[in-house]
Amino acid sequence: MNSILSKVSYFSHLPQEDFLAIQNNAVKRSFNAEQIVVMEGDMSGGLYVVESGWLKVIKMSMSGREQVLNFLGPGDVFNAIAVFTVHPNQATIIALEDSQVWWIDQDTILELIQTHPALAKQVIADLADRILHLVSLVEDLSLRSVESRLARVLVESMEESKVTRHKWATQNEMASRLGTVPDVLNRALRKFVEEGLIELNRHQIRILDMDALKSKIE
Amino acid sequence: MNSILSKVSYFSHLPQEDFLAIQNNAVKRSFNAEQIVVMEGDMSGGLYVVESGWLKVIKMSMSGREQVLNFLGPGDVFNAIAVFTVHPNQATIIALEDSQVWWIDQDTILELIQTHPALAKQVIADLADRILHLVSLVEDLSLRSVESRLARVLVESMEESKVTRHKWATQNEMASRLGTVPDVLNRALRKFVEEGLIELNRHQIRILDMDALKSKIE
DNA sequence: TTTTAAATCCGACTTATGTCGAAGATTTTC
DNA sequence: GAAAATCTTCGACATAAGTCGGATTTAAAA
Repeated sequence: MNSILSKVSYFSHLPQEDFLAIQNNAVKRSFNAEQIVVMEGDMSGGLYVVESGWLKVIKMSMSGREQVLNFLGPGDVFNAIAVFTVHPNQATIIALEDSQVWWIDQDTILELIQTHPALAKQVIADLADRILHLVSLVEDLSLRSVESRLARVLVESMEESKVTRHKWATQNEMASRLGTVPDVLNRALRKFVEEGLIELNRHQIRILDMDALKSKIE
Repeated sequence: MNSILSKVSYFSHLPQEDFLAIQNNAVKRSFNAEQIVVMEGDMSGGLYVVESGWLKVIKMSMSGREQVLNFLGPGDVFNAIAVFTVHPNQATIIALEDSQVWWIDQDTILELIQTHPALAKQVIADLADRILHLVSLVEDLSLRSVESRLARVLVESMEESKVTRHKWATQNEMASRLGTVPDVLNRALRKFVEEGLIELNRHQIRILDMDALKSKIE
């Protein structure tokens, strides 16, 4: 079996036999685009690892508006909260495109953690990273304007002076990652285009003036 | 030595000798009100435990506005991020009143984690709780109005139909916990008073109509 | 107590963000 | 390739939130 499991940092430090124990307990599940993988409020345990595809972790308001907490791609681990706390799931996870994930039994994980400090350390590192990400999300939402948030995300997700857009990366999805609404995001994008900072199409956003863009981050 | 250290969940599952190792390595430090304990950006390691007093964890914007991420009181642990990741501190921690904290050497902690799964489990549980807290903060900031956030905080921190205010709990501090500005918070408080939902003074907020208050949470 | 400082409150004004209806544009489906 | 669906864009408008100057009240210091 030549899956992504062996490459995930969570398991990369385990002795061969323990890794096999996980691999044997891991079940592959498939989800179609739009399908709900985990529902806020339910107690479904077990750890998930993304094999292929993309998913989003979201919070939904009464009025139907949503806030993306995270996007999950190949190799990413999720549902750790439900595994390591007694609380029910705090967020909903939805497939953005057809995706395959590994599901690993809760007891298997908890047992291995007891016996493998290296695994525990990985879990700790993963949770710490997640905290870092959430802190900067809070910072964005509370202390920065939409324009500033957009500039920051563009700068941070840029590679070779462009941001590649997945087919699911519509302005709708981008807006709910930034904590705003499509119309407002569009205005900000359009403004950057007019100012000559970026070039925009359905497949990518090309950064034309990096310095000016950085200066938009408050 | 009869400190709060022994009561902290982090250490409550350690064998006597290991707890003593921690206690011997722990250094007590005192801070005056307003003093900076940890500065965003620096790499100071080591784990802290609050012995007495209160502190706040904050993010600060360029324009000087601040967002409280958390308040820390006796028994609370902080600086875990700096200990368990390679990243510099992501937030600033300031004493709200004269406070005493224990400081435990980074190496001591990391060593014990390797050898004591119970401690690792506590750390994981603690980080998970912090994630939960941050997620609900994001939810608040992104999806709820100031009025709704205020209602939620009042309902959640209420005991025996009242919220007790520490001497440092000014409307200024409350505002930056809610991610707004004193004037706006004051308007919301005043509105609740007028509507007969609460009674407000410097030392406490008394809840007069719990149901109506809950219905303000969007 | 008197004095000073801090916290709270108030009304008027500005602005960023959100809302709505609808027209184009692009992509997907048949 | 035509039709349908989705995504993007636009202008006009509504509103929650932020800003500002200053008046009161309350707490702290002298």
